Amino acid sequence: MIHIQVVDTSRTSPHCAHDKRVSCGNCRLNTLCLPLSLHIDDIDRLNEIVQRGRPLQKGEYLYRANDRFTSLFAVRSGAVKATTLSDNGEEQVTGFYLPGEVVGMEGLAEDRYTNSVVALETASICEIPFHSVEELSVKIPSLQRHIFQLMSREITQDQQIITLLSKSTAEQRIATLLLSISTRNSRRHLSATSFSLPMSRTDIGNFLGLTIETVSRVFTRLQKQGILEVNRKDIVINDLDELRSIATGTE
Amino acid sequence: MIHIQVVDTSRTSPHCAHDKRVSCGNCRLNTLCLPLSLHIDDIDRLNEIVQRGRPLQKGEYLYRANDRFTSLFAVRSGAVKATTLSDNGEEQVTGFYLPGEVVGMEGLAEDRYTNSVVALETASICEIPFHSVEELSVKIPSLQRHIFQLMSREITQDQQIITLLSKSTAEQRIATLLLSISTRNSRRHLSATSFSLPMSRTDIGNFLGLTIETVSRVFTRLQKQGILEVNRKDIVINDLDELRSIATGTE
DNA sequence: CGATCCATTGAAAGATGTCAAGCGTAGTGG
DNA sequence: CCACTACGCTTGACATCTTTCAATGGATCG
Repeated sequence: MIHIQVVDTSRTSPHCAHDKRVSCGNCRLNTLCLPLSLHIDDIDRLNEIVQRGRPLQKGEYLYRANDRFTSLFAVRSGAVKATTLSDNGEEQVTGFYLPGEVVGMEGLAEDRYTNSVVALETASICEIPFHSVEELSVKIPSLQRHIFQLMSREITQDQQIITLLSKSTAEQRIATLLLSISTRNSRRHLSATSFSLPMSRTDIGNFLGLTIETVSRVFTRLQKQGILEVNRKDIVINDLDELRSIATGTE
Repeated sequence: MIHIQVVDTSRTSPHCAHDKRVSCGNCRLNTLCLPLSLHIDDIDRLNEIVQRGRPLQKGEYLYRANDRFTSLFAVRSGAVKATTLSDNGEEQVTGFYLPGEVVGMEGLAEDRYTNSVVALETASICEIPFHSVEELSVKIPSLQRHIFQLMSREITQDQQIITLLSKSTAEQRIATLLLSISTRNSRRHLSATSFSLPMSRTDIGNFLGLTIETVSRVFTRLQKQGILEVNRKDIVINDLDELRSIATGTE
């Protein structure tokens, strides 16, 4: 949906995607944040409402549960995880967010965030104040629709996770997560078969409703079958098709 | 968020909540559909865009997965369930919707519904075409915010379900579901401790990621502990506090 | 080099699933 | 009106998967 850039006026060369001065208009990720195309002037207007992005170090919080809701955040580089507290006070990872993806939408309902979002590695973030989105949405109907769609997509994704947790074995869950990361990488024109996991085994287990021991054992098993190569956080998928059939349970 | 009434001009007495001619303005459920209050004229405008509601019989579909997205639907009476297909083709119940609650928001993302929604018992539904919502949202900023909040609420609820499925035992899941229904009933000024479940054991198990045998055993166990009385679909909660501590795992 | 954190591995226990049988209620047809 | 059937629900015995507990290995950092 909205992709907001960190704008640093102290630098030059505005057309390099890595440059902090890059605008939403020439950001490499804008097809992800803005799945439907806006007019050039609308993108410029978006640019204007973007607040200064702040690079987060690993472990730093973007926001915490119960903080007042102010903004949506687009991940520009790095990765973050969202967590919420369960009834008994345990932490539950509700999602991992990679470059081009947007967090914070859960905060609207009660005007406070229900999740905490923390950097899994150094991450630069584009922040867009929601009141600006609301104002701009009234002027740009297609932007309003983008926001609706962005939230709707979050709903469908959460429902897919519900299905995953409700129906699947440990192997299916992990295969599905790996495929999800693989797909999201290839959308960003990165390798679909070779990548580094930004999250720990603990995070994976927490997210997938498994213990870290089970996560570890599944990785080992998939490696012994020759489907994966696992070296700490580095993953190489040797047999994408086989991983898919494990994920769907079609064996 | 939006509560839309079935309008039947052939009848009279517009102020009775059971009457089909009742308007959004005097519907008993409007504090649920419209969590924030709109101005009187805005509510009238809402009324105008509402399309004729259709009463569904048990087993009838409101819409099916892959149908083109057109509308949001508010449940006025009865109950429906939403289901989606998992990767391997199995059905997954993603939610139960009671009077005052809204379904269909997941359809926006891809302009097609990803869920199917079917009546669990005779249900009357208020339908609001989404293009009308979009147009009206531009004129009524608070309506735009209502829709955003409604979708955000669906996100937080789905994330709570994720937490439930990821972390909880069979007893916790069922206790939580019962408490959820209890709470939603009391919001509608119905009994929080004595009600009839609209869904089958199969649906409960499917939703909670359990087999029907496990669901049945948990009901039996809770009954033997004196916390519940279970008679097919009829539930009486004898010890709400104890049920709460089971749900949270605080025992 | 030692301490610490994260990950892996093994053995045993526990929870839920599977398979199978039986029960009750509701609906159907004689 | 009764018997029969079908369906949903319950219950038991056993199998399976994941967790729990415990120990070890390896990498990173001071």
